[in-house]
Amino acid sequence: MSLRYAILTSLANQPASGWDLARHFGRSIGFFWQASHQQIYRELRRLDDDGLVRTEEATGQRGPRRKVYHLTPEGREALLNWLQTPAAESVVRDELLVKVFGGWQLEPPQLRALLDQARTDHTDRLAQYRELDRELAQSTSRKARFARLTLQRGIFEEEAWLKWLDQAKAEIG
Amino acid sequence: MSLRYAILTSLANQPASGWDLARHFGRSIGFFWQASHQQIYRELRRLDDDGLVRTEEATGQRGPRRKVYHLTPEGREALLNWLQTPAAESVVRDELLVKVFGGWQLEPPQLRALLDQARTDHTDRLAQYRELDRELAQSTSRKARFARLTLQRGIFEEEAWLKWLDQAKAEIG
DNA sequence: GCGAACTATGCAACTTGTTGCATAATAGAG
DNA sequence: CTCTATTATGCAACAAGTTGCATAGTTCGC
Repeated sequence: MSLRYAILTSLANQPASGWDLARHFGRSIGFFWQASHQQIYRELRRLDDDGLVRTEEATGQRGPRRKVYHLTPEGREALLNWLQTPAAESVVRDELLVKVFGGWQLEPPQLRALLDQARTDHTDRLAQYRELDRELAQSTSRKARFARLTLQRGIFEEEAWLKWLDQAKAEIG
Repeated sequence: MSLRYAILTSLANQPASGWDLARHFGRSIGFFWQASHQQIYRELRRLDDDGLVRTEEATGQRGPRRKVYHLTPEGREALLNWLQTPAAESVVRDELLVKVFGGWQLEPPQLRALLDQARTDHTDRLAQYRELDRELAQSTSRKARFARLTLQRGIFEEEAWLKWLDQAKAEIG
């Protein structure tokens, strides 16, 4: 059910179309709750059915017609209720670690290739987080402070990955 | 498709029944690839259909009949092929971070409750990882070395969480 | 011998997430 | 004027994951 609330959270920040949300899920909120545009459009329809959002045809834009969604009072209330309930422990599903767990069956060069690839991925992500953090640092709004707090978590996460990858590489020689 | 290979990885360590695997997915390999017993039984049937595992009725045990699965040569080959392909970047879906992202709508005490809950969860997990690491430290086998390497990742992960949670709590006052 | 706890396997229904494709309006390059 | 890229919404089919329940043998205490 969390996709529903991730969307409501994003719409509480500002009203948006499905397209906008899909882009948003590729950048900010999407760093810790990923969703494809198909998932988003489907969920938006359900949210509309349930009366938690309403839509208006956007006027005076270029490009095809777009539907801009915004929270209804019921939507805002549902979001606030959800925000106050304890968060479920996150489910980890990490392919690399399964491979390392089975790594006793591989030769060192094959292992190194796995770790090097991961190192590139995590270095890129870290750079992306830091870049976005610099942008957000411009703003002093309350919203931006909380966005930066979640970004900081992403930064710690990637730093921890790099630390482990270096140790793992040292250990397998 | 990774559940399939997580199961094969576990069976490469040692043959096991669905029940054994379900327990295993609650402890070691399950720390980074979670699966319920229903998922496991369903996937085992498919693996059998595809000829990657075979089963024998276990003899001379207590409890109801159990089917013990082991890799076929095809299964071992499929696993080795998979191990050598680059790992997909893991998908993050973390409820707590969505809530913190929307945290500008909450009062400090509500935020603190969220973070405190998470702190308890992560402290517990860290203790669990460390405990299991001490157990594994007894063994010097190649398999155990790789298992410990993945555990080390879990330990770094939880340490990073605690570091962030402390910083976040300090920041929201 | 009875009931509770534990071991063990599995079905059915549902929700969530993925993949591939279809459609259409507009802007800009050539 | 046509072709391509971009914006924008959506369907259909499928795969993966969750929830709730059913079944049954074994062990152990009473």
